[in-house]
Amino acid sequence: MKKMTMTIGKLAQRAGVGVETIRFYERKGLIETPLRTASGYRQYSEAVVRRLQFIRRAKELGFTLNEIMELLSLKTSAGVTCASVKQKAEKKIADIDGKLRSLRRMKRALVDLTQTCNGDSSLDECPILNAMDDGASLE
Amino acid sequence: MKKMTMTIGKLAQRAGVGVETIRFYERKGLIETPLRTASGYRQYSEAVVRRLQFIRRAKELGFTLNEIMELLSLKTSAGVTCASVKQKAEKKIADIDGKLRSLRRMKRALVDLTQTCNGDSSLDECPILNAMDDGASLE
DNA sequence: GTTGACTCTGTAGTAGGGTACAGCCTTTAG
DNA sequence: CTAAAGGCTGTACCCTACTACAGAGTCAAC
Repeated sequence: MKKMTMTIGKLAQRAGVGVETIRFYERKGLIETPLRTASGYRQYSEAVVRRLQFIRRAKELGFTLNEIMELLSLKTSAGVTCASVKQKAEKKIADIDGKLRSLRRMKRALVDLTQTCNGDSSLDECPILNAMDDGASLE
Repeated sequence: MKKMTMTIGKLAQRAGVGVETIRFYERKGLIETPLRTASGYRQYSEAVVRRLQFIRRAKELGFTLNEIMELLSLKTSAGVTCASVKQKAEKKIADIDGKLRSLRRMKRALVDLTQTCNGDSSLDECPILNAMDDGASLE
């Protein structure tokens, strides 16, 4: 029966997020509205620490808050299998692949430009600026 | 002496951007404030078409509008060499490398998770949700 | 000379993910 | 008992890069 509760400040500290962030997540529906003390202070259990850590890790994996909300709602829906979670993760992998492709394309173009630039030219002859002035589009 | 001018709509069409975007760029200082007709219409020269295309290409290379503003101000600063442009491009390449590393890390973690998931488990045993619940941080 | 397409200014909204007060109330330490 | 630290609500603001009006004036075609 050690059902200890903590205030929002302690929760913030335990979960490694800011106090305002917790209230923001509550408004967004990412964490349930907590019980209050007689004076109106929010009371949190250990479970909320874990939920905030879940949110943090999912963010590190590249999920947006909306996507995290979907993952959380899956957890509490009856009759949903692990497959729907896997499907979301796979979609996320595809998103990441898209971003990777785009960044690699940018990098290749920039590397090409810096390699043709000796750094000594006057600005008029700067191959980087000239390429952006009239070079072909990346598309 | 064929110094033709065009209205903002024509410029938008020529440069492949929206009319509102041009006014937005003007407020931001990315393009100079244009001359006006007697009735207050903005008048643009060909040079502005090229400047807008420069902005578009620099955006494709991953520069933000603030960074583009710096590039443009370099162009008009006296005594600045091509080296400072090259330096900015190299910094941008380093930024991109950072993003690539982070995305690859995310992807690796997600791929690992989806591979340990058969898709048939009940949600309680879902390896993806469990990993986010109590798995190690990505850091 | 009227219609319709443009243009003008200024303000507000979008998404995403928070952060920062102001002005008040409660709790805790000394 | 008092003062500091922490909590409450509500609203406004940050960034990025636009986009979308409203309401008014202007230009070109027929």
